[in-house]
Amino acid sequence: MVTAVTNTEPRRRNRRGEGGKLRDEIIAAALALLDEGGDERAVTLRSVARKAGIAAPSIYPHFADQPSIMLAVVQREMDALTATLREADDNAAGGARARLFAVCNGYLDFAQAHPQRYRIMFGGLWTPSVEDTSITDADLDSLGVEAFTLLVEVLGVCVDEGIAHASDDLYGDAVALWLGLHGLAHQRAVVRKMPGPADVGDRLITALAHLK
Amino acid sequence: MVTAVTNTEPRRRNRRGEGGKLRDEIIAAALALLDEGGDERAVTLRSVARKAGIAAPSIYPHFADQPSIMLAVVQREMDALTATLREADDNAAGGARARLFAVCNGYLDFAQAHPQRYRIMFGGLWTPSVEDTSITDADLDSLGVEAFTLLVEVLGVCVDEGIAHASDDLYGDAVALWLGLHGLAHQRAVVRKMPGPADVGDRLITALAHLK
DNA sequence: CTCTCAGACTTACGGGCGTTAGCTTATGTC
DNA sequence: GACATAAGCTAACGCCCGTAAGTCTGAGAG
Repeated sequence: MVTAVTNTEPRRRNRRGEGGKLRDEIIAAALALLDEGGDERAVTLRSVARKAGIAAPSIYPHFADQPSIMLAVVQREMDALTATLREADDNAAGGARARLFAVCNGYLDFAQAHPQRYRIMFGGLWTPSVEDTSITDADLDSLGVEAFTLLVEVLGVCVDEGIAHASDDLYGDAVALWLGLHGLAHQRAVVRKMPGPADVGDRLITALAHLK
Repeated sequence: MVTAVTNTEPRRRNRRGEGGKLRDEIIAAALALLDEGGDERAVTLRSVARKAGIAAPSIYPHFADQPSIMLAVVQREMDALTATLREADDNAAGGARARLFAVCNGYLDFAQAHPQRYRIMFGGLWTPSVEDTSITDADLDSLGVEAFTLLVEVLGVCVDEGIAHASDDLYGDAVALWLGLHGLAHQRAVVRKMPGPADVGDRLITALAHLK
Protein backbone atom coordinates (compact mmCIF):
# COMPACT_ATOMS: atom_id res chain seq x y z
CA MET A 1 0.00 0.00 0.00
CA VAL A 2 1.55 3.29 -1.14
CA THR A 3 0.52 6.39 0.70
CA ALA A 4 2.34 8.77 -1.60
CA VAL A 5 0.45 11.89 -2.49
CA THR A 6 2.23 13.11 -5.63
CA ASN A 7 0.51 16.44 -5.68
CA THR A 8 2.16 18.10 -8.60
CA GLU A 9 0.23 21.30 -8.24
CA PRO A 10 0.04 22.64 -4.72
CA ARG A 11 -3.76 22.89 -4.88
CA ARG A 12 -5.43 26.11 -5.83
CA ARG A 13 -6.86 28.00 -2.94
CA ASN A 14 -10.64 28.38 -2.95
CA ARG A 15 -12.31 31.63 -3.89
CA ARG A 16 -13.46 34.02 -1.25
CA GLY A 17 -16.91 32.80 -0.28
CA GLU A 18 -16.14 29.21 -1.19
CA GLY A 19 -14.09 28.19 1.78
CA GLY A 20 -16.72 25.61 2.55
CA LYS A 21 -15.68 23.66 -0.49
CA LEU A 22 -12.74 22.34 1.42
CA ARG A 23 -15.10 20.64 3.80
CA ASP A 24 -16.34 18.40 1.03
CA GLU A 25 -12.82 17.73 -0.14
CA ILE A 26 -11.86 16.64 3.37
CA ILE A 27 -14.74 14.22 3.52
CA ALA A 28 -13.83 12.88 0.09
CA ALA A 29 -10.23 12.42 1.20
CA ALA A 30 -11.31 10.48 4.28
CA LEU A 31 -13.51 8.28 2.11
CA ALA A 32 -10.64 7.67 -0.28
CA LEU A 33 -8.40 6.61 2.59
CA LEU A 34 -11.04 4.17 3.74
CA ASP A 35 -11.55 2.72 0.29
CA GLU A 36 -7.85 2.19 -0.15
CA GLY A 37 -8.33 -0.83 2.02
CA GLY A 38 -6.80 0.15 5.28
CA ASP A 39 -8.93 0.02 8.36
CA GLU A 40 -10.49 2.89 10.21
CA ARG A 41 -7.24 3.67 11.96
CA ALA A 42 -5.74 4.83 8.67
CA VAL A 43 -8.08 7.81 8.74
CA THR A 44 -6.21 10.21 10.99
CA LEU A 45 -6.36 13.94 10.95
CA ARG A 46 -2.94 14.15 9.38
CA SER A 47 -3.47 11.45 6.80
CA VAL A 48 -6.70 13.06 5.69
CA ALA A 49 -4.91 16.37 5.33
CA ARG A 50 -2.17 14.74 3.27
CA LYS A 51 -4.72 13.10 1.04
CA ALA A 52 -6.57 16.35 0.55
CA GLY A 53 -3.35 18.15 -0.24
CA ILE A 54 -3.59 20.59 2.63
CA ALA A 55 -1.80 21.19 5.90
CA ALA A 56 -3.10 19.37 8.93
CA PRO A 57 -4.20 22.43 10.93
CA SER A 58 -6.26 23.61 7.96
CA ILE A 59 -8.84 21.04 8.92
CA TYR A 60 -9.77 22.75 12.15
CA PRO A 61 -11.87 25.53 10.66
CA HIS A 62 -14.09 22.83 9.19
CA PHE A 63 -14.12 20.04 11.77
CA ALA A 64 -13.74 20.23 15.50
CA ASP A 65 -11.91 16.91 15.78
CA GLN A 66 -11.28 13.64 14.00
CA PRO A 67 -14.54 11.96 15.11
CA SER A 68 -16.41 14.84 13.50
CA ILE A 69 -14.86 13.96 10.17
CA MET A 70 -15.95 10.38 10.71
CA LEU A 71 -19.48 11.49 11.51
CA ALA A 72 -19.63 13.59 8.37
CA VAL A 73 -18.40 10.67 6.29
CA VAL A 74 -20.99 8.38 7.82
CA GLN A 75 -23.78 10.90 7.31
CA ARG A 76 -22.85 11.28 3.67
CA GLU A 77 -22.69 7.54 3.15
CA MET A 78 -25.99 6.98 4.90
CA ASP A 79 -27.57 9.38 2.45
CA ALA A 80 -25.88 7.54 -0.40
CA LEU A 81 -27.19 4.23 0.93
CA THR A 82 -30.69 5.63 1.20
CA ALA A 83 -30.51 6.90 -2.36
CA THR A 84 -29.26 3.55 -3.59
CA LEU A 85 -32.07 1.71 -1.87
CA ARG A 86 -34.69 4.11 -3.15
CA GLU A 87 -33.40 3.68 -6.66
CA ALA A 88 -33.43 -0.10 -6.31
CA ASP A 89 -36.98 0.15 -5.02
CA ASP A 90 -38.11 2.36 -7.88
CA ASN A 91 -36.51 0.14 -10.51
CA ALA A 92 -38.02 -3.02 -9.11
CA ALA A 93 -40.69 -4.43 -11.38
CA GLY A 94 -42.99 -7.20 -10.31
CA GLY A 95 -44.83 -6.21 -7.20
CA ALA A 96 -44.13 -6.04 -3.52
CA ARG A 97 -42.02 -9.15 -3.32
CA ALA A 98 -39.67 -7.87 -5.98
CA ARG A 99 -39.47 -4.52 -4.25
CA LEU A 100 -38.56 -6.13 -0.94
CA PHE A 101 -35.84 -8.22 -2.49
CA ALA A 102 -34.54 -5.29 -4.46
CA VAL A 103 -34.19 -3.17 -1.35
CA CYS A 104 -32.69 -5.93 0.79
CA ASN A 105 -30.26 -7.07 -1.86
CA GLY A 106 -29.36 -3.47 -2.53
CA TYR A 107 -28.43 -3.20 1.13
CA LEU A 108 -26.33 -6.35 1.02
CA ASP A 109 -24.64 -5.29 -2.21
CA PHE A 110 -23.73 -1.95 -0.74
CA ALA A 111 -22.00 -3.62 2.17
CA GLN A 112 -20.11 -5.97 -0.12
CA ALA A 113 -19.09 -3.21 -2.51
CA HIS A 114 -17.82 -0.92 0.23
CA PRO A 115 -16.84 -3.03 3.23
CA GLN A 116 -14.78 -0.36 4.95
CA ARG A 117 -17.56 2.19 4.61
CA TYR A 118 -20.09 -0.26 5.97
CA ARG A 119 -17.90 -1.01 8.94
CA ILE A 120 -17.69 2.58 10.05
CA MET A 121 -21.39 3.18 9.36
CA PHE A 122 -22.56 0.33 11.59
CA GLY A 123 -20.20 -0.46 14.37
CA GLY A 124 -17.27 1.78 13.80
CA LEU A 125 -14.88 2.23 16.65
CA TRP A 126 -15.59 5.91 16.85
CA THR A 127 -19.19 5.42 18.01
CA PRO A 128 -18.78 3.94 21.47
CA SER A 129 -16.09 6.34 22.62
CA VAL A 130 -17.84 9.52 21.76
CA GLU A 131 -17.46 11.10 25.15
CA ASP A 132 -15.41 14.28 25.27
CA THR A 133 -15.78 14.77 21.55
CA SER A 134 -17.98 17.25 19.75
CA ILE A 135 -20.50 14.57 18.74
CA THR A 136 -23.89 14.43 20.40
CA ASP A 137 -26.17 11.46 20.94
CA ALA A 138 -28.72 13.08 18.65
CA ASP A 139 -26.21 12.93 15.82
CA LEU A 140 -25.91 9.20 16.27
CA ASP A 141 -29.58 8.44 16.82
CA SER A 142 -30.66 10.11 13.61
CA LEU A 143 -28.21 8.21 11.49
CA GLY A 144 -29.97 5.47 9.56
CA VAL A 145 -33.59 6.41 9.99
CA GLU A 146 -34.39 7.25 6.38
CA ALA A 147 -33.09 3.99 4.99
CA PHE A 148 -34.82 2.04 7.73
CA THR A 149 -38.08 3.84 7.11
CA LEU A 150 -37.93 2.69 3.51
CA LEU A 151 -37.53 -0.89 4.68
CA VAL A 152 -40.53 -0.58 6.97
CA GLU A 153 -42.56 0.83 4.13
CA VAL A 154 -41.71 -1.91 1.67
CA LEU A 155 -42.29 -4.61 4.24
CA GLY A 156 -45.63 -3.01 5.00
CA VAL A 157 -46.60 -3.22 1.34
CA CYS A 158 -45.77 -6.92 1.38
CA VAL A 159 -48.11 -7.42 4.31
CA ASP A 160 -50.84 -5.35 2.71
CA GLU A 161 -50.67 -7.34 -0.49
CA GLY A 162 -50.83 -10.60 1.42
CA ILE A 163 -47.38 -11.70 0.35
CA ALA A 164 -46.06 -11.73 3.89
CA HIS A 165 -47.82 -13.03 6.97
CA ALA A 166 -49.29 -10.18 8.97
CA SER A 167 -48.09 -9.38 12.43
CA ASP A 168 -49.23 -7.06 15.17
CA ASP A 169 -45.89 -5.26 15.08
CA LEU A 170 -44.67 -4.21 11.66
CA TYR A 171 -41.92 -2.06 13.10
CA GLY A 172 -40.57 -4.90 15.20
CA ASP A 173 -40.60 -7.22 12.23
CA ALA A 174 -38.67 -4.69 10.21
CA VAL A 175 -36.10 -4.41 12.99
CA ALA A 176 -35.68 -8.17 13.01
CA LEU A 177 -35.33 -8.23 9.24
CA TRP A 178 -32.75 -5.49 9.32
CA LEU A 179 -30.81 -7.24 12.05
CA GLY A 180 -30.58 -10.33 9.90
CA LEU A 181 -29.42 -8.31 6.93
CA HIS A 182 -26.95 -6.52 9.13
CA GLY A 183 -25.52 -9.77 10.45
CA LEU A 184 -24.76 -10.97 6.95
CA ALA A 185 -23.64 -7.59 5.67
CA HIS A 186 -21.31 -7.02 8.58
CA GLN A 187 -19.81 -10.45 8.39
CA ARG A 188 -19.16 -10.00 4.69
CA ALA A 189 -17.58 -6.65 5.41
CA VAL A 190 -15.24 -8.09 8.01
CA VAL A 191 -14.00 -11.50 6.87
CA ARG A 192 -12.26 -12.19 3.61
CA LYS A 193 -14.45 -15.09 2.56
CA MET A 194 -17.84 -15.72 4.01
CA PRO A 195 -18.63 -19.40 4.61
CA GLY A 196 -22.07 -20.81 4.03
CA PRO A 197 -24.38 -21.24 1.05
CA ALA A 198 -24.60 -18.57 -1.63
CA ASP A 199 -28.30 -17.97 -1.15
CA VAL A 200 -28.02 -17.16 2.53
CA GLY A 201 -29.26 -13.65 1.83
CA ASP A 202 -32.46 -14.88 0.23
CA ARG A 203 -33.02 -17.31 3.07
CA LEU A 204 -32.69 -14.55 5.63
CA ILE A 205 -35.06 -12.28 3.78
CA THR A 206 -37.65 -15.00 3.21
CA ALA A 207 -37.61 -16.19 6.79
CA LEU A 208 -37.51 -12.81 8.51
CA ALA A 209 -40.10 -11.15 6.28
CA HIS A 210 -42.35 -14.17 6.85
CA LEU A 211 -42.94 -14.52 3.13
CA LYS A 212 -45.49 -17.09 2.14
CA MET B 1 -11.36 7.04 32.68
CA VAL B 2 -8.19 6.85 34.73
CA THR B 3 -5.38 4.81 33.31
CA ALA B 4 -3.23 4.98 36.40
CA VAL B 5 -1.54 1.77 37.34
CA THR B 6 -0.75 2.24 41.02
CA ASN B 7 1.35 -0.85 41.26
CA THR B 8 2.43 -0.70 44.87
CA GLU B 9 4.46 -3.86 44.74
CA PRO B 10 6.69 -4.18 41.71
CA ARG B 11 5.37 -7.67 40.89
CA ARG B 12 7.26 -10.74 41.98
CA ARG B 13 9.25 -12.42 39.28
CA ASN B 14 8.07 -15.88 38.32
CA ARG B 15 9.94 -18.99 39.42
CA ARG B 16 12.44 -20.68 37.17
CA GLY B 17 10.39 -22.95 34.92
CA GLU B 18 7.29 -20.83 35.23
CA GLY B 19 8.12 -18.05 32.84
CA GLY B 20 5.18 -19.14 30.76
CA LYS B 21 2.85 -17.91 33.46
CA LEU B 22 3.43 -14.39 32.23
CA ARG B 23 1.75 -15.29 28.96
CA ASP B 24 -1.54 -15.80 30.76
CA GLU B 25 -1.08 -12.64 32.75
CA ILE B 26 -0.56 -10.70 29.54
CA ILE B 27 -3.77 -12.07 28.06
CA ALA B 28 -5.60 -11.26 31.27
CA ALA B 29 -4.23 -7.72 31.22
CA ALA B 30 -5.40 -7.22 27.65
CA LEU B 31 -8.84 -8.50 28.60
CA ALA B 32 -8.95 -6.17 31.57
CA LEU B 33 -8.11 -3.21 29.36
CA LEU B 34 -10.94 -4.17 27.03
CA ASP B 35 -13.43 -4.59 29.83
CA GLU B 36 -12.55 -1.20 31.24
CA GLY B 37 -14.71 0.16 28.50
CA GLY B 38 -12.26 1.65 26.08
CA ASP B 39 -12.27 0.42 22.55
CA GLU B 40 -9.85 -1.92 20.89
CA ARG B 41 -7.34 0.84 20.37
CA ALA B 42 -6.74 1.02 24.10
CA VAL B 43 -5.06 -2.38 23.91
CA THR B 44 -1.58 -1.45 22.82
CA LEU B 45 1.59 -3.33 23.53
CA ARG B 46 2.68 -0.75 26.02
CA SER B 47 -0.67 -0.39 27.77
CA VAL B 48 -0.90 -4.14 28.17
CA ALA B 49 2.56 -4.18 29.67
CA ARG B 50 1.63 -1.41 32.09
CA LYS B 51 -1.52 -3.26 33.11
CA ALA B 52 0.43 -6.46 33.65
CA GLY B 53 3.01 -4.61 35.68
CA ILE B 54 5.91 -5.44 33.41
CA ALA B 55 8.13 -3.58 31.00
CA ALA B 56 6.96 -3.39 27.42
CA PRO B 57 9.79 -5.42 25.85
CA SER B 58 9.07 -8.27 28.26
CA ILE B 59 6.10 -9.15 26.09
CA TYR B 60 8.23 -10.20 23.14
CA PRO B 61 9.35 -13.55 24.50
CA HIS B 62 5.66 -14.49 24.68
CA PHE B 63 4.07 -12.78 21.68
CA ALA B 64 5.56 -11.88 18.34
CA ASP B 65 3.53 -8.68 17.96
CA GLN B 66 0.43 -6.91 19.16
CA PRO B 67 -2.03 -8.72 16.86
CA SER B 68 -0.80 -11.98 18.36
CA ILE B 69 -1.98 -10.82 21.76
CA MET B 70 -5.34 -10.02 20.23
CA LEU B 71 -5.53 -13.43 18.63
CA ALA B 72 -4.74 -15.12 21.93
CA VAL B 73 -7.42 -13.09 23.68
CA VAL B 74 -9.97 -13.99 21.03
CA GLN B 75 -9.04 -17.66 21.14
CA ARG B 76 -9.46 -17.71 24.90
CA GLU B 77 -12.81 -15.94 24.73
CA MET B 78 -14.05 -18.22 21.97
CA ASP B 79 -13.33 -21.14 24.26
CA ALA B 80 -15.12 -19.36 27.07
CA LEU B 81 -18.11 -18.74 24.82
CA THR B 82 -18.21 -22.37 23.76
CA ALA B 83 -18.10 -23.47 27.38
CA THR B 84 -20.91 -21.06 28.27
CA LEU B 85 -23.08 -22.33 25.45
CA ARG B 86 -22.41 -25.96 26.32
CA GLU B 87 -23.37 -25.29 29.90
CA ALA B 88 -26.54 -23.53 28.84
CA ASP B 89 -27.33 -26.47 26.61
CA ASP B 90 -26.73 -29.01 29.37
CA ASN B 91 -28.84 -27.09 31.88
CA ALA B 92 -31.75 -26.69 29.50
CA ALA B 93 -34.73 -28.76 30.55
CA GLY B 94 -37.69 -29.29 28.29
CA GLY B 95 -36.60 -30.78 25.03
CA ALA B 96 -35.04 -29.56 21.85
CA ARG B 97 -36.85 -26.25 21.69
CA ALA B 98 -35.64 -25.30 25.14
CA ARG B 99 -32.12 -26.34 24.22
CA LEU B 100 -32.14 -24.18 21.11
CA PHE B 101 -33.37 -21.14 22.98
CA ALA B 102 -30.90 -21.75 25.78
CA VAL B 103 -27.97 -21.82 23.38
CA CYS B 104 -29.12 -18.85 21.32
CA ASN B 105 -29.97 -16.73 24.32
CA GLY B 106 -26.69 -17.73 25.91
CA TYR B 107 -24.99 -16.36 22.83
CA LEU B 108 -26.92 -13.10 22.97
CA ASP B 109 -26.32 -12.74 26.68
CA PHE B 110 -22.62 -13.21 26.22
CA ALA B 111 -22.49 -10.38 23.72
CA GLN B 112 -24.48 -8.11 25.97
CA ALA B 113 -22.43 -8.93 29.04
CA HIS B 114 -19.08 -8.37 27.30
CA PRO B 115 -19.61 -5.98 24.40
CA GLN B 116 -15.96 -5.11 23.90
CA ARG B 117 -14.96 -8.74 23.88
CA TYR B 118 -17.67 -9.56 21.39
CA ARG B 119 -16.55 -6.77 19.12
CA ILE B 120 -13.01 -8.04 18.83
CA MET B 121 -14.17 -11.64 18.45
CA PHE B 122 -16.41 -10.92 15.50
CA GLY B 123 -15.30 -7.99 13.46
CA GLY B 124 -12.38 -6.56 15.31
CA LEU B 125 -10.17 -4.17 13.47
CA TRP B 126 -7.20 -6.45 13.77
CA THR B 127 -8.67 -9.14 11.49
CA PRO B 128 -8.74 -7.44 8.09
CA SER B 129 -5.26 -6.02 8.29
CA VAL B 130 -3.44 -9.17 9.19
CA GLU B 131 -0.87 -8.96 6.44
CA ASP B 132 2.72 -8.70 7.55
CA THR B 133 1.88 -9.94 11.00
CA SER B 134 2.58 -13.32 12.49
CA ILE B 135 -1.06 -14.42 12.17
CA THR B 136 -2.03 -16.98 9.56
CA ASP B 137 -5.34 -17.47 7.80
CA ALA B 138 -5.65 -20.85 9.45
CA ASP B 139 -5.63 -19.13 12.84
CA LEU B 140 -8.61 -17.05 11.80
CA ASP B 141 -10.56 -19.78 10.03
CA SER B 142 -10.50 -22.08 13.02
CA LEU B 143 -11.84 -19.47 15.38
CA GLY B 144 -15.50 -20.08 16.15
CA VAL B 145 -15.99 -23.58 14.82
CA GLU B 146 -16.66 -25.33 18.11
CA ALA B 147 -19.41 -22.98 19.18
CA PHE B 148 -20.94 -23.05 15.72
CA THR B 149 -20.86 -26.83 15.66
CA LEU B 150 -22.88 -26.84 18.84
CA LEU B 151 -25.48 -24.63 17.19
CA VAL B 152 -25.69 -26.94 14.19
CA GLU B 153 -26.13 -29.90 16.50
CA VAL B 154 -28.92 -28.36 18.54
CA LEU B 155 -30.71 -27.13 15.45
CA GLY B 156 -30.40 -30.63 14.02
CA VAL B 157 -32.07 -32.07 17.09
CA CYS B 158 -34.96 -29.66 16.60
CA VAL B 159 -35.41 -30.88 13.05
CA ASP B 160 -35.16 -34.51 14.12
CA GLU B 161 -37.80 -34.06 16.78
CA GLY B 162 -40.12 -32.35 14.31
CA ILE B 163 -40.04 -29.04 16.15
CA ALA B 164 -38.47 -27.20 13.25
CA HIS B 165 -39.35 -27.54 9.59
CA ALA B 166 -36.86 -29.76 7.84
CA SER B 167 -34.61 -28.42 5.12
CA ASP B 168 -32.20 -29.96 2.67
CA ASP B 169 -29.37 -27.91 4.11
CA LEU B 170 -29.02 -27.98 7.87
CA TYR B 171 -25.64 -26.32 7.76
CA GLY B 172 -26.94 -23.45 5.66
CA ASP B 173 -29.88 -22.95 7.99
CA ALA B 174 -27.53 -22.83 10.94
CA VAL B 175 -25.43 -20.21 9.19
CA ALA B 176 -28.53 -18.11 8.58
CA LEU B 177 -29.60 -18.50 12.19
CA TRP B 178 -26.18 -17.51 13.42
CA LEU B 179 -26.08 -14.49 11.11
CA GLY B 180 -29.33 -13.29 12.62
CA LEU B 181 -28.04 -13.77 16.12
CA HIS B 182 -24.83 -12.03 15.18
CA GLY B 183 -26.68 -9.06 13.75
CA LEU B 184 -28.50 -8.50 17.02
CA ALA B 185 -25.52 -9.33 19.21
CA HIS B 186 -23.22 -7.02 17.31
CA GLN B 187 -25.66 -4.18 17.27
CA ARG B 188 -26.14 -4.52 21.01
CA ALA B 189 -22.38 -4.56 21.45
CA VAL B 190 -21.94 -1.36 19.48
CA VAL B 191 -24.75 1.04 20.30
CA ARG B 192 -25.66 2.21 23.74
CA LYS B 193 -29.36 1.49 23.50
CA MET B 194 -30.82 -0.89 20.97
CA PRO B 195 -34.13 0.24 19.48
CA GLY B 196 -36.89 -2.22 18.70
CA PRO B 197 -39.06 -4.57 20.69
CA ALA B 198 -37.64 -6.48 23.63
CA ASP B 199 -38.42 -9.89 22.18
CA VAL B 200 -36.49 -9.32 19.00
CA GLY B 201 -34.15 -12.14 19.93
CA ASP B 202 -36.97 -14.65 20.21
CA ARG B 203 -38.43 -13.47 16.93
CA LEU B 204 -35.13 -13.97 15.17
CA ILE B 205 -34.68 -17.44 16.60
CA THR B 206 -38.21 -18.52 15.82
CA ALA B 207 -38.14 -17.26 12.26
CA LEU B 208 -34.63 -18.40 11.34
CA ALA B 209 -34.89 -21.83 12.95
CA HIS B 210 -38.22 -22.30 11.16
CA LEU B 211 -39.88 -23.34 14.38
CA LYS B 212 -43.41 -24.58 14.07
C1' DC C 1 -3.69 50.58 -7.37
C1' DT C 2 -4.14 49.79 -2.58
C1' DC C 3 -5.89 47.63 1.40
C1' DT C 4 -8.22 43.98 3.99
C1' DC C 5 -9.07 39.64 5.66
C1' DA C 6 -10.64 34.81 4.37
C1' DG C 7 -8.19 30.95 3.50
C1' DA C 8 -4.87 28.89 3.99
C1' DC C 9 0.47 27.57 5.58
C1' DT C 10 4.88 26.80 8.71
C1' DT C 11 6.85 25.66 12.73
C1' DA C 12 6.98 23.54 16.93
C1' DC C 13 5.73 21.10 21.31
C1' DG C 14 4.67 17.06 23.91
C1' DG C 15 3.24 12.46 23.94
C1' DG C 16 2.32 7.57 22.65
C1' DC C 17 3.62 3.92 19.90
C1' DG C 18 6.46 -0.50 18.35
C1' DT C 19 10.86 -2.34 18.50
C1' DT C 20 16.06 -3.18 19.23
C1' DA C 21 20.21 -3.79 22.09
C1' DG C 22 22.26 -4.58 26.05
C1' DC C 23 22.05 -5.07 31.17
C1' DT C 24 20.49 -6.77 35.86
C1' DT C 25 18.90 -9.96 39.26
C1' DA C 26 16.87 -13.67 41.48
C1' DT C 27 16.51 -18.73 41.43
C1' DG C 28 17.80 -23.33 41.59
C1' DT C 29 21.99 -26.46 41.09
C1' DC C 30 26.37 -28.17 42.26
C1' DG D 1 28.69 -20.32 48.92
C1' DA D 2 29.69 -19.92 43.84
C1' DC D 3 27.81 -19.90 39.45
C1' DA D 4 24.92 -20.48 35.34
C1' DT D 5 20.88 -18.95 33.36
C1' DA D 6 15.93 -17.86 33.05
C1' DA D 7 13.20 -13.86 33.69
C1' DG D 8 12.66 -9.41 33.19
C1' DC D 9 14.44 -4.44 33.13
C1' DT D 10 16.46 0.23 31.32
C1' DA D 11 17.56 3.16 27.74
C1' DA D 12 17.05 4.70 23.38
C1' DC D 13 15.72 5.09 18.31
C1' DG D 14 12.51 6.73 14.89
C1' DC D 15 7.89 7.43 13.66
C1' DC D 16 3.28 9.36 13.71
C1' DC D 17 -0.08 11.66 16.11
C1' DG D 18 -3.13 15.94 17.77
C1' DT D 19 -2.96 20.61 18.48
C1' DA D 20 -1.36 25.61 19.50
C1' DA D 21 0.69 29.99 17.87
C1' DG D 22 1.94 32.84 14.65
C1' DT D 23 2.56 34.00 9.48
C1' DC D 24 1.84 34.49 4.69
C1' DT D 25 -0.98 35.56 0.41
C1' DG D 26 -4.06 36.36 -3.07
C1' DA D 27 -9.04 37.57 -4.25
C1' DG D 28 -12.03 41.14 -4.37
C1' DA D 29 -13.86 45.79 -2.49
C1' DG D 30 -12.92 50.72 -2.70
